[in-house]
Formats: sequence, structure tokens, C-alpha cells
Amino acid sequence: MKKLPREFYEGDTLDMSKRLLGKYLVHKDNGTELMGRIVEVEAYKGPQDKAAHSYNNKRTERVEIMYGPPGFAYIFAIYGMYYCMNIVSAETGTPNAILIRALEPISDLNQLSINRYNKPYSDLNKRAIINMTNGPGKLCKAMRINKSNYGEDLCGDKLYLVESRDNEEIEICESPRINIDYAEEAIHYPWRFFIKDNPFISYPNKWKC
DNA sequence: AAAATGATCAAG
DNA sequence: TTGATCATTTTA
Repeated sequence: MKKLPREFYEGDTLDMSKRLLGKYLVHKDNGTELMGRIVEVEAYKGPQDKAAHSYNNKRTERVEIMYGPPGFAYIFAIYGMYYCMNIVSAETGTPNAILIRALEPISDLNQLSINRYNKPYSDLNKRAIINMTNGPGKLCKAMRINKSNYGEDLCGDKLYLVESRDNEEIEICESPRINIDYAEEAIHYPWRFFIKDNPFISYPNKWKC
């Protein structure tokens, strides 16, 4: 499995969002390898995008990493108890990032389950399996991604992406983004992308492809 | 439908 | 310093 190079993260953020689908996110954590397949993302294009934390080139300590080169992790805390993981995109100086909204759990399934629910995978019912990583906060919990991963270089050995399976055909759907009611005209931008019919996306019944 | 929960931000 | 907000999840 080939780790994605820096060039993968460069260029147009919407293009990259679609490129991300089907790739594998890997977290080497405590001697275990945690892995999930990316099935849903959202693009945030700072300067022009009222939904983005970096809208209008807003520059705070939290978003600082978005102003650096692409291919780094932007992690933020939300609602007191959850984390969300984004991948910095575009080029240095352009504060764009892509939120990872859902994963298909791949491995180590038992460790993912323990991280998420504190019980073994074999104890999970069908519903718990579906709910394991089908949201941005859920997947961070299962993958043990938190503030300590802020600013991680995805071209390093700790947190990174690997290539999709060869010859894989996926159909990409798009929709407006989730939970950005404050974003005025940006509410309607179709910048959420997901793999058609994948069972692990969030809100599977809300938008048809 | 609504609570839980605390980091982050902008105002003052 | 403080009060409001929030790219969510859970439970009911």
C-alpha cells in the first residue's frame, strides 16, 4: 500500500475532496494500526466561504495550520466533547481544508471498537457497527485522533493516507454541507462529497445522489 | 426534540 | 474576563 505524497494534497480543493474518496486513512497509534476508508468529506474554502473557520482570512491560533502547506492535519474541538479532523489543502497561504466526515472501518476492527465503545467488536450489533465511524466526531474517537494530532504532517509516519485499491470504481455524489446554518449563501454550496450507496456515510437518507 | 459539554472567539 | 457560539452525538 502506497503512502500518498505531498503532490496529492496540492491544487484545487474541490478536486482534492473528490480524490480523497476511497483513500485509506491510517493512524499508527500505540503499536496498533488503525485504518478507515474515506467515504464522505466536506470542502471549506477559507477566504470566500462563510462556513469556513478561516473565512475572510481570519487568522487565529486554532486555524494557523491552514495557512501553511497542504497535507497537514487541522484538528479542532467541538461541543466540548468531540474532535473533527480536516486535511489542509490548496497551497501555502490559502487557508482551505477538507473535513473528513465518515469512514468505513477497516482495521483493527477490534481496537476501533474499543476506542469508540470500550467493548470488543464481537459485542457490537449491526447498528453499532454502522455507527462506529459515520460522523466526524465518531471517527475521531474510533481512530483516537485528538488535539495531540493537530498539525501532524500527513507525509510522516504517524497519520497518513494510502492509495485506493486498484481498478476501484466509485460513484461520487454531492450535496450541501451539514450543520452550517449560520453560513448564509454558503449554506447551499454543494461541497459535501460522498461515495454513492456506501453504508457508512452520515445521514444516508437525507440526500439522493 | 433536546440535553450534554467545554474549547474557542470576539467583545469590552 | 466573560458570555455566546458551535463543521456533534446521544438519548428519548
